[in-house]
Amino acid sequence: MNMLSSDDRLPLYQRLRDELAQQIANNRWRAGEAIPTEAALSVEYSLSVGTVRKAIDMLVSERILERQQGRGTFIRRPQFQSSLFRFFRFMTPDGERHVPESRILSKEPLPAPAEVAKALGLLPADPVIRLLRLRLIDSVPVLVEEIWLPREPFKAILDFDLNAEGPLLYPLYEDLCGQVVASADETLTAESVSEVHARLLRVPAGAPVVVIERLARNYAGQPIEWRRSWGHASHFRYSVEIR
Amino acid sequence: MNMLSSDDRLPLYQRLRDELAQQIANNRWRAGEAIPTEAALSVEYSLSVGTVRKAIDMLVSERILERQQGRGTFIRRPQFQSSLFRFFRFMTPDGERHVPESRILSKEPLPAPAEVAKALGLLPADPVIRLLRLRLIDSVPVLVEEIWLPREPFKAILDFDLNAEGPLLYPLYEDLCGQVVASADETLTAESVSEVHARLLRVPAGAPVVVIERLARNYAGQPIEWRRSWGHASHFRYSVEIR
DNA sequence: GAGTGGTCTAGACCACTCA
DNA sequence: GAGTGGTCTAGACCACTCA
Repeated sequence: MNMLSSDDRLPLYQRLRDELAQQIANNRWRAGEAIPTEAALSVEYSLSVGTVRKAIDMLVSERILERQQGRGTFIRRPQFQSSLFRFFRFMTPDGERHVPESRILSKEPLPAPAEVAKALGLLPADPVIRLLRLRLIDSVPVLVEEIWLPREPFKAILDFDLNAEGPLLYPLYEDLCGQVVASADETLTAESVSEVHARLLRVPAGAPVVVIERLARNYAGQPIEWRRSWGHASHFRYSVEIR
Repeated sequence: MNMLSSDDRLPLYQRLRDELAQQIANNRWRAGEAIPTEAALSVEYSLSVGTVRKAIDMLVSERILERQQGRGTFIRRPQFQSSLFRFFRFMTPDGERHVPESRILSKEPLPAPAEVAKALGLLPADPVIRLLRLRLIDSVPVLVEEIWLPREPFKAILDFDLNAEGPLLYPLYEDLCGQVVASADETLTAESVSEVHARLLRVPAGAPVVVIERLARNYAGQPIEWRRSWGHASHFRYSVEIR
């Protein structure tokens, strides 16, 4: 039997949700692992199963947990690749979707510019790492990415040949640096392409490009990566439903 | 006491949700009105209150209903104005948000072009109405809108001076034509401004503009308006959270 | 104070998974 | 067949609204 610590004016299901979220952030379970069964949690916290279910329902709708009937309730492994596809439609002539190839153009340790420091919650000139990266489909450039990482937790990246790996960085962050991306905020804008990006993307000067700023966070909500991506507007399509 | 009609292999809360959604689409209650209490529904359909609550929970999370503790559960009145602000930040110098003014530039009965017919679920050349509209803030144009309506349900609009009214069309659709917009799908893209729009928006030739296509539907899910809006990219900013 | 939705319990039975 | 989440019930009590 266990106690719920948080504010006792809150409903029990809310307090249990907060307690579980805290334990998830503290890595009590790893991504893909099952949390205890509803029955076990109801004994552990002396709550009815209905109340436990309601707490879990909240975490499921927040996409932190995932239920599988007959098997258990699991820590959700975020699927960031699909999010990229929400914004950019990278289609090959045969109409299939591919993860774009990745080519790291540069990798440097730098002092954080003011804007980067602010996004990552650092002080200006704190040590960071900057990656410049090109994404291609069938060797045609579709996206330029500028990626900023706090240097200390990610220093293993400096001694590693990123181009030897697959196109996805987040699995690498996890394997190489123990940093797990759990959520992200993205902001979309559009602008005219800059000279540098026009050359890299092979688009005419002044062409419209879409800009995506992404701040990625770990389970504790701390920023661990800030990236800005530019892609030609013709590759871009985003849909929402409004109620 | 009442019977649930739909597929009896579905859970009861799901069938009640479908039954209530159907009645809402059929205008059993008007926007802003209360549906029967949970206790009344549980008697009417011979279900426990818990099951009724779960059906209502679904409709609340779909933003069709709205709960107010101590008062009742109400048909939600959609707030489309706020959705426009999600995409475009129209800020006056004092930093406040305003509903942009509206100037109807033209209003014509036309046969539906193929693309419009397809979006509205009509046949090509079926009768429609086309509005061209400019949105302004402090008399500065910020958005051009092309609006297509099926002619029959909206014919009252043809004899009405739209510029005599406020900047919002949806309340007008309701008052004048009995057409209620309940939801919408929006698609965002970006492109270089066309010659016509450059003049209307007073932006340089080739400037990047964001394009929003919106298909608006009534409670039964039938398309009742298709519109396309163009705005200068510098007014555009859209944020999402990814889990 | 009557009526509403909100929280919480205890427990029955069902559907699915996996050895 | 043991163990998991999924559905459903009946009912107690609380918090809020409104005349």
